Amino acid sequence: MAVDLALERAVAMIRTISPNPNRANFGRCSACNVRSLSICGALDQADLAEFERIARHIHVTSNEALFTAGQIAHSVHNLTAGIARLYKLLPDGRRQIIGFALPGDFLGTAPSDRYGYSADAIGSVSVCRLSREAFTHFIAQRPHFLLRINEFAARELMLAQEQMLLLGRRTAEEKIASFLVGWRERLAHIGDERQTIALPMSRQDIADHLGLTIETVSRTLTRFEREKMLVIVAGGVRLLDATRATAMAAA
Amino acid sequence: MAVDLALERAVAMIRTISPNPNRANFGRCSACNVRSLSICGALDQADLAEFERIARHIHVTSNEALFTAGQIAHSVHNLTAGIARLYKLLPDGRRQIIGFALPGDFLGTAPSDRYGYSADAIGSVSVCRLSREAFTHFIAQRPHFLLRINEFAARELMLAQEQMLLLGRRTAEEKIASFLVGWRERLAHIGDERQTIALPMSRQDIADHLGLTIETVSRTLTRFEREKMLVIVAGGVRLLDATRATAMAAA
DNA sequence: CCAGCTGATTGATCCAGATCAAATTCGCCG
DNA sequence: CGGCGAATTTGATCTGGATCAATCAGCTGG
Repeated sequence: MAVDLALERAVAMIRTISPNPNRANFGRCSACNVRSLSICGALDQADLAEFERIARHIHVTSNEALFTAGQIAHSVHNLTAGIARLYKLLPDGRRQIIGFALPGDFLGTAPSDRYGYSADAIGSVSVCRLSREAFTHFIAQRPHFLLRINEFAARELMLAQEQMLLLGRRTAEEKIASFLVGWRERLAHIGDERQTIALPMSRQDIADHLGLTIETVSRTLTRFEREKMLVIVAGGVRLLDATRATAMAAA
Repeated sequence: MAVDLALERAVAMIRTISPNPNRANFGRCSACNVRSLSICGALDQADLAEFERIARHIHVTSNEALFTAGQIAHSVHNLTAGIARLYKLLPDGRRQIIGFALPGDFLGTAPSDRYGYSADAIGSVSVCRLSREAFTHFIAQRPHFLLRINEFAARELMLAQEQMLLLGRRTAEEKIASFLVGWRERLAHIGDERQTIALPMSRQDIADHLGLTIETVSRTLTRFEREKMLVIVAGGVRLLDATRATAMAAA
C-alpha cells in the first residue's frame, strides 16, 4: 500500500478547493470557487453582495462539530471546502451516517427549528454560516433562488432514496461497490475526476454509512483487491475494473 | 382476529377522505377536503381557480400504477384520497418501499426529468395530476407557494433520513415498533386518531419498507401480540401498550 | 356450503454478516 | 530511527434474520 501521489493530489484538491482557507473571512463570494456548484450559483452580483453581508465564513478542524442533532437550528450552512459527515445516533450509540457533504453542498433543508442530524468535519472544513432568520429573509423576495434551493433539496432527496434501497435490499458486496461508484461520481461532479478514488473518511465511517461493521468493510475491500477489481492505496482506492464495479453497483 | 368495527371505520375514513371519489372530476379545489394538508393550503381563491384549471382528477384502483421509475416525468401528483406505495426495484426483483403516501402528500419533488421511483395504489386512490410544464409555470410567479413546496420537500427528506437510520441500524423488533408508532403519527396527522392503527398495506409491503422478510414481520407481530403489546385485527393492529412501543421505537 | 386461491402464520434449518479476539500496519512525535 | 496509540486487517466463532417448507385463515365464486 504505497503512497499514491495522484491520490494525494486528489485529496489536496478537495481540501483546498478554496485556495486559502485561513483567509476565508476576507474572501469574496464573487470570487468563491464553489459558487457555481452551490446554491449561490443562482445569484447575480447584487444578490451576491447582499448574501456576503449576511454570511460568516467559518473554519473547523478534524472531528469538530458544525452542529448537533436536536439543537435549535440557528444557522444554515454552505460547505465551501473539505468534507463533512452527516449522521444520526441512537441512544445506545449506534450511528447511521446519512451522507457525506462535499464542497458546494447546502445544509439547511429542515422542516423543524431543530437540526435533524449532526454534522462534523472530516479533516478541515470551511463553511459559510448564515443565521436562519437572515437567510429566510434573504430568500423571501428571490423566487429564482428558492427554485435553486428546491433543486438542491430534490437532489438530496433522490440520494436519500437511493440510500434506502441500498440499506434495505443490497448485500454487503453490492453496498461497497455502489458506494465506491457513487462516491466517484460525486467527486467527479466537483471536478475531481480520476480513476483513483479518494476516501478521506475512515472505515468506520464507511461502515456506518452502509449499515455494516468495520470488519465487513475491510474484508470486502481486501477481497476486491485479491480479485483485482481495485488496489487499496493510502487514503483511497484505485479502481482497476470499473466495469465490474458498476455492474455490481447496479445489480 | 375478529373484525374490528372501529378499524373498519378508520380504513373507510382514509379511503373516502374525499367524500365521493367517483365524482372527483366535478369537485372543486376550493371544496377539497385535503387542501389544508396539501401544498394547496398555501393558495388563495384566485390561485386555486387557476390551479384547478391545470389539474386533472384521476382515480386508480388497487395495484394500478400512478407512474413508474425511469419513465419521463410528464406529471406531478397530489394525493387526495387513499394510500400509495412508493418503491424502487433492483433488476432481480428485490424491492424497497421508500414510503407510503397519504392524502395531502405531494409527489413531484425530483431532480431529473424521469421518475426516480414507482408509485401505485393500495386500494383505490385519487390524485390531482398536473403536467410538469404547467406546474412549473404555475409556481414560477408564486414565491409563497414555492416556499410551501419546500416545506413539504424538507419534511419528506427528514422522513427519509429517519428511515435510513431505521434500515441501517435498528433490529427487526425496533423496525416494526418504529414503523407502527410512526405510521400512527402520520395517520393522526391526517385526522385519523385512535389507538387502533389501520394497516391497509400487506405484510410483504411492510417487509419491503423495513428491509425485512414477510416471515420476520409476521413472527414479530405475533410475538408482540403474545407479549400483550398489541392485538392483531383484520386490517390493522390495536395498540395495547403504546408506552412500550414508543420506548422500543426510540431505543 | 365447499373448492380453490391468496395472503398470513408457523416451523425447521441455514448462512451472511456480526461479534469476539488477535495481530499488523500506519501515522506521528521525540 | 524507534516507540506508541489508533486504525485496519485477519481469523475464529456465533447468531439474527433469511430461506425453505408446510399449514392455516379469509375470501370469492360456483
